[in-house]
Amino acid sequence: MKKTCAHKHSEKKQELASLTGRLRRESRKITGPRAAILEILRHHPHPLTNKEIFAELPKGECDLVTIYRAMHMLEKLGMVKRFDFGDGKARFELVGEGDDGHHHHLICTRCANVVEIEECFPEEIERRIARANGFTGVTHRLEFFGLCPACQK
Amino acid sequence: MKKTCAHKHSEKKQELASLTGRLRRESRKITGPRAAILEILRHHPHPLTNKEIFAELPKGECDLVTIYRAMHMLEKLGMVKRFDFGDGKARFELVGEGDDGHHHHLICTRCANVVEIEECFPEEIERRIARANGFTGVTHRLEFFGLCPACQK
DNA sequence: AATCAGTTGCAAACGATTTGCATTTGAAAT
DNA sequence: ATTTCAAATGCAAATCGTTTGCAACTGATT
Repeated sequence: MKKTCAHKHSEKKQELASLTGRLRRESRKITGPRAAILEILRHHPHPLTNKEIFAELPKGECDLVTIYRAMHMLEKLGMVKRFDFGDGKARFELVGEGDDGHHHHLICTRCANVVEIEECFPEEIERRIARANGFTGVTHRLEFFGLCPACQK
Repeated sequence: MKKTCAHKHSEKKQELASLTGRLRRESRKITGPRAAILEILRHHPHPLTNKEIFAELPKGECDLVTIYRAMHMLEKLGMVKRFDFGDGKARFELVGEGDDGHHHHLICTRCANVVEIEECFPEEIERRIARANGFTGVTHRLEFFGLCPACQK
């Protein structure tokens, strides 16, 4: 869990004040549940499912439904990014201001261990694909799967 | 085994006999529902959801549940490949013998139009990612999204 | 034609997510 | 500090895709 990298994912711990400020600017209320949720996201380096967030919350702090609604709102405001690891559960990660949060993961298919990946699909190939098919505004969803070191024995 | 056409996705219409042969070899029964399902997949160039297959089937030909079970079985036999467009529904495409079916799609976010893509994530980058993190057996899930020509106006 | 594992239909169960609605609550206005 | 009201929450119930239990059925081999 120790990360000593100087990459863009290392400065993920945004100030809580910055987060609530973003909410306020959009005339969203800073409620107990929301503060608690942001606090949890702030301290997690990898995408979390709604249930995982719920589990981290002090019991009774808020309803699961409230988390679903909060994540929708945060996603619409661009404060969290939704990821799909293909297991039927949405996962969310906090996104820095100005950042669009676009990046990928390497997931262990045995233990679900997650690694954030710097690499991305080559832009010029994506452009070629878009042009070749007449599409505009093309992006991609990309995740890697494999066996992590600990699960290989 | 070699194809006359250079476009790999164009020779998707496998002989029904070849398909039933694969089933027989695995001591699976060729039933009415299965033949009908294969027949539908055979004539579709893009991944279909279970419901879409169900809808194409003559009414009462078979139960939705039977399709779910058939797709599981076909997937285990490697006869179909499962795709995930991120909308919470599994999609399946027939896979040619010997092929692993690995490829990607470009999907219109407005009309859901689908285009099969030849390009793939560069192998050497994937290898680098695997090595850098000590993972083995690394693959990826990759889909592109954008606005198709017809939806841009 | 008999046999039996593999299949199917139907109902019910499930897990993730969404929605309706009455109640509560931030935070702006007074 | 009190009022005020749109925004937010909790709880129950609904949806949606998918899975499972089980009794009845059927294709393929004997």
